[in-house]
Amino acid sequence: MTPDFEAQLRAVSLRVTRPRLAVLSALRDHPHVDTDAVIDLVRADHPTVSHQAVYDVLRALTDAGLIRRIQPAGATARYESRVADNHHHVVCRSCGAIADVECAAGHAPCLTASDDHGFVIDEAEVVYWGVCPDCATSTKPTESASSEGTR
Amino acid sequence: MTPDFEAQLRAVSLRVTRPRLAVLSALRDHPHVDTDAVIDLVRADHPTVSHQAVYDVLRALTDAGLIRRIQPAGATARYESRVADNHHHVVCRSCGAIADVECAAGHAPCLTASDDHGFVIDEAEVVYWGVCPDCATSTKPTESASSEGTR
DNA sequence: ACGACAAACTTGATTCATTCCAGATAAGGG
DNA sequence: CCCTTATCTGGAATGAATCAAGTTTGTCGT
Repeated sequence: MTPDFEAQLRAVSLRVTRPRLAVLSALRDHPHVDTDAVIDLVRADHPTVSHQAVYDVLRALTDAGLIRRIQPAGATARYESRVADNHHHVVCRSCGAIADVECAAGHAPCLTASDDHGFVIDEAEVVYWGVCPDCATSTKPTESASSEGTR
Repeated sequence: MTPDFEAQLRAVSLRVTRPRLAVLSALRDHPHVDTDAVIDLVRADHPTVSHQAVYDVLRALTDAGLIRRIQPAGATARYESRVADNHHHVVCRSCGAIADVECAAGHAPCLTASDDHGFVIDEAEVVYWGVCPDCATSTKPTESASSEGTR
């Protein structure tokens, strides 16, 4: 599948520019990257792109709904291009790694608050906190010599 | 209920100091405040307390489990003293106001991921996004004809 | 009660993600 | 092809949070 980034941009009335195509391409190949990583990825192909351009592009694409911004507590902002469904994320407490988790309900908000305090709720964001497989094995190698793979 | 802050601190092997008692007191009276607000509240009683002391105290109390740190995407860190239950929050997209929402299940994690990718999950954090009653009325001209600016 | 030691605090500088600004460039409708 | 203006470049500024060095103070042992 080769996404037509140009068509995506035109569909939301955004001009088709090299930085924007590069950002979309970077996010397609690298889900859950932070702004700094996006800058590096973009500059691999277009070394002259400024950091401000990447910040502007990420904001424009987020506002347009082409990408999604995720920001786990205590971490810098990350972006992903999966926006069609409203899925959730697992975040590793140790290394910050992020993985996708399917949402039970296919539509937002997937949960209903018991008492909404009069708020008009349009989205329920779920973040699962835990330890990723890599960190689990590397931090506890002493006692779990036998049971390495619990997966 | 009058919490015995001194006993709480001793219970987790933390020294009883004025800045810590002041922070606990401030959080009891003002839920969901950010660090800056805590500094102001503490200095109302103890003007000489440094901002660094407040940062240190907030971290120490958070690590000890006496308070909880919450950080909605795009906002600064906020703290609350309600830690016994694992409840969730509604956040206003417009003004950032936060309200508590009871959790259906009384224990963490209250949700189970459909596919945990091998992660060892210990908590499911839920953030409901929406618009608070105040912002809803001020942006919709249906009912806010004249004076409203109460916040 | 007293002294010692380490935890905790004060002061001040520093980091780092993000935003602001002014001027240059280029996308795309006419 | 030209004009308008959205977008990009380069550089400075903001602000939450952290780091570092030195001083104070809570708590324990005698």
